[in-house]
Amino acid sequence: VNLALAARPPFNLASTVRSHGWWQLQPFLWDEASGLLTYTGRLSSGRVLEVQVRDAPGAVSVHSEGSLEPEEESEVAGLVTWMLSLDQDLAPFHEMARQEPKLEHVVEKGLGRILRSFTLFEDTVKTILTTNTSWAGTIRMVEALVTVFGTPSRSSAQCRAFPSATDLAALDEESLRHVARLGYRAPYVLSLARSVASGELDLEGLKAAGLPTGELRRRLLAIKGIGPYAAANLLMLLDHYDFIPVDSWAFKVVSHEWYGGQPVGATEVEEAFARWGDWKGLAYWFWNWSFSGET
DNA sequence: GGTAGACCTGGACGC
DNA sequence: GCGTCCAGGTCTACC
Repeated sequence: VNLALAARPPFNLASTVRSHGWWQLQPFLWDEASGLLTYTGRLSSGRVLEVQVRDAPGAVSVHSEGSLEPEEESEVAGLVTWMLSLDQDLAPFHEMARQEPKLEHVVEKGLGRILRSFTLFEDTVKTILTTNTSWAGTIRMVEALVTVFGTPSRSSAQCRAFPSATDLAALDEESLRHVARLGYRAPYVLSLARSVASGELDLEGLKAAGLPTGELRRRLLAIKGIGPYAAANLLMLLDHYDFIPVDSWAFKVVSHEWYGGQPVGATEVEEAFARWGDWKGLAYWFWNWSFSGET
């Protein structure tokens, strides 16, 4: 099946995909040279399919092998729209960014969208797997989850969807700890999967709940393994930008940008972007740092 | 309300 | 090879 989905301009697939590290995590596959994004995801029917997305004028084109029922087709459209924030209005952010030399490239390249998975469950697990580890560690853990416990698509056995909450809920802690090598994060992921699978926690419902940031943050922080950094990261994925995902890298760059390399804390990071108000997170995320973060 | 120490893994380093 | 140390957020227990 082939679909054309309208994207609110300015939209650029490469900019959206490369907005953060998610494109390096399975089941995303990004081919920079050809500008092709491949993602393997699951529909509500349980059917797993591989979607291929390319830039098209004012839109993206979506291709998937085989035919789809009309309701499946509209589900795919909705999920890809969510994944790429196709309908997001970036005008207010770009308006502010235009006044700031350190954000000039944001307007030029049409930045501001942040790549997300089909489900908030997948993004929440991935976020837990970014905490207290190296990026290589995150890639390894996600790869293990998808390869060992993911569901293969019908068209290609190599393409697997990220395991669903139900898939993970059925596992034991030992498998997650020692097979997927999640270490001490295993019980966090397991308890999250179980509360989502049982219906006790309606994670997907948060996408469109229209809750104020404070309430959303309170609910995210209630999840074991989600602290201030992870909650802010997920809030960004939910289009709430009034918290900064402060990690050790944030301390480094803010320290070099404004404090001459002197150690800084979370307060200084928040203060540095306070003037951006509701767009704080995006201003931080896309800031053109003079310090690369390398030592 | 703030904080020390534990948690787990892989990579860097010294022997 | 092999052992030791370290980086990376969050939780729990304790002030």
